Amino acid sequence: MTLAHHAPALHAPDLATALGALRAHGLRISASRRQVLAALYADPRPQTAEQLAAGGDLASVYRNLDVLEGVGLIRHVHLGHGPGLYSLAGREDVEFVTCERCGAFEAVEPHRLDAARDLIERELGYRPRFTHFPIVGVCASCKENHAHS
Amino acid sequence: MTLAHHAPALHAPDLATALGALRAHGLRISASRRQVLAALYADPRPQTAEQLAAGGDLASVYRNLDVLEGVGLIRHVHLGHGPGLYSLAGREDVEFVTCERCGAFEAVEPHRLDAARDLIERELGYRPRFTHFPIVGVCASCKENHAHS
DNA sequence: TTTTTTGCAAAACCTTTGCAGTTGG
DNA sequence: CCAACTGCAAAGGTTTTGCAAAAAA
Repeated sequence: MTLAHHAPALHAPDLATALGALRAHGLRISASRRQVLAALYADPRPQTAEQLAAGGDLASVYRNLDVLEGVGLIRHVHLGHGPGLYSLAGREDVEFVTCERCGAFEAVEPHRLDAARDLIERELGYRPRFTHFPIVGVCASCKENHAHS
Repeated sequence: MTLAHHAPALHAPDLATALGALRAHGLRISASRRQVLAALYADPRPQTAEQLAAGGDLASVYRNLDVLEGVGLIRHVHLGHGPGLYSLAGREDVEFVTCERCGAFEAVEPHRLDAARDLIERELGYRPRFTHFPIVGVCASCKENHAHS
């Protein structure tokens, strides 16, 4: 059981380009696909399948999220025990950090983690990407709000 | 929705000590609890609730995993899309790294990540622990076996 | 027209909950 | 004895699948 289908990211700057990419892959442009992509372009925050469905059929949405992820246009992250969250693939894939106390999360530009990435790769032999599972830690405000547990 | 109940780890070196800790917390020692703890002491690898149930009732096992985690005797990690994996709480909680290509995973002694932890804390303000979600990356053998995706 | 995609319904999978009965202390 | 715990059965939340009908190209 590996983690991601791991298609290389395919960054499309706008909806029209994304739809073009779909066609280029021999895929069709259905209402459900257009809706999901439109919702993703309309709001950059990671969204659940249910949010992206916007009332439409969830099964189709899950199938399409799978297709879009296979093409590389989108990806998903698990920030906690809830449903997965989907977002557009960027030119460079954004990474995530979340607080184990309060649940807050932030997107992080990859370059900010490059030094840590190198350190970890040297120590463990694994080159890490915090795109599918976030870095989990204690945020600054939770650290001060109560010093322990 | 936060991540862990986050009881401080309560390291018990052997089964008898763990059972004593339960009693000390006013909790009873039932067959299900004894079975779960025995299985955890018998095999250090993170195990699913189903494995720990060993044919017994799963609902009781999940309830007991919750209790044991609340006391701090055990904890769980999510290595991928499958069920959570439970293991004994160590004196220092082991962290995890997993390969996004082949699914392999390894336990990592926390001190090996301290330098990276400090770097990340300085950069992001979050002090990370890779105990609940692993570090996800590409392992050495997958890196060489085929150079890209 | 033909192949892809959909919508619905149902199932699969992991986990939680309600409740009457059992049991540990 | 009696509160804590169990086993069963049922439900909850997320994701997947089967299939006949609809629609994209």
